[in-house]
Amino acid sequence: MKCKSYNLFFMNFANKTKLEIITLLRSGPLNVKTIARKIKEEQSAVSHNLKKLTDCHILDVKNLGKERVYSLNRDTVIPILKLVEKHVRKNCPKSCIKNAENN
Amino acid sequence: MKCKSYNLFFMNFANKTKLEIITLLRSGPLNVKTIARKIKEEQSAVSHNLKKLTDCHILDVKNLGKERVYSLNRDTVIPILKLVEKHVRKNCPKSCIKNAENN
DNA sequence: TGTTCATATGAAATGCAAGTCATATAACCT
DNA sequence: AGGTTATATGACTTGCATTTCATATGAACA
Repeated sequence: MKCKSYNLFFMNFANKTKLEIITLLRSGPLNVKTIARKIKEEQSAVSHNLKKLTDCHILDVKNLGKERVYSLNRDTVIPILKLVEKHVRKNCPKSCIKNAENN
Repeated sequence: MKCKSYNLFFMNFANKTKLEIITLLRSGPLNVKTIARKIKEEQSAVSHNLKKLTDCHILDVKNLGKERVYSLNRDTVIPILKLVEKHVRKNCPKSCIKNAENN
């Protein structure tokens, strides 16, 4: 069962680890190990998160030998992030924007 | 401190109650009591949720006598919801769309 | 086939957001 | 001022997502 509900979809953006993964993949596809190293999280934690992200089609996967390469569903994700960035710029004081970017 | 981070923003969409409030206010502003009645939640629970929604400027408030009337920040919210609806339509099997709509 | 590397999975522990309950505040009216 | 209605707030509890840890799967290659 995939994309059970909208709140399940948004849950993938409402969490530090997942959001870091999304942000990271914004600049290109990566395998699991690299993602884990870059965001400093355990491999298994990353895998669990990646599962949920792919379940909702926020990420795509491709097998490459023994690696699995994850990539962003840019069609959906980029526009959403841009909307939120715009929202924050418009509605939130400078200090908050800074905080957001440091996550 | 408002909009501390992006995941805080998305948290407002990643929860049944908040999402119901957002959906409800899509068709116009309402006071707290009415919201609580319509979504069948306790008034205090609704108030707690409304606070977070306004903190992130997803909702606006106006005082009207002893009532407080909450309204949607349509500029941000409507486009985001439309993007997600499109995403679900495109990526998720029919059964899932149904599930999503029943939440 | 056995070994290594890469990743996934399941169950149990942890953490934290959300809900609950009681109470406070605040506006309006008599 | 006192009463009533509307909403907010704080502390406590609960529910559930997330992490952790141990282990399984699976691909490549000798």
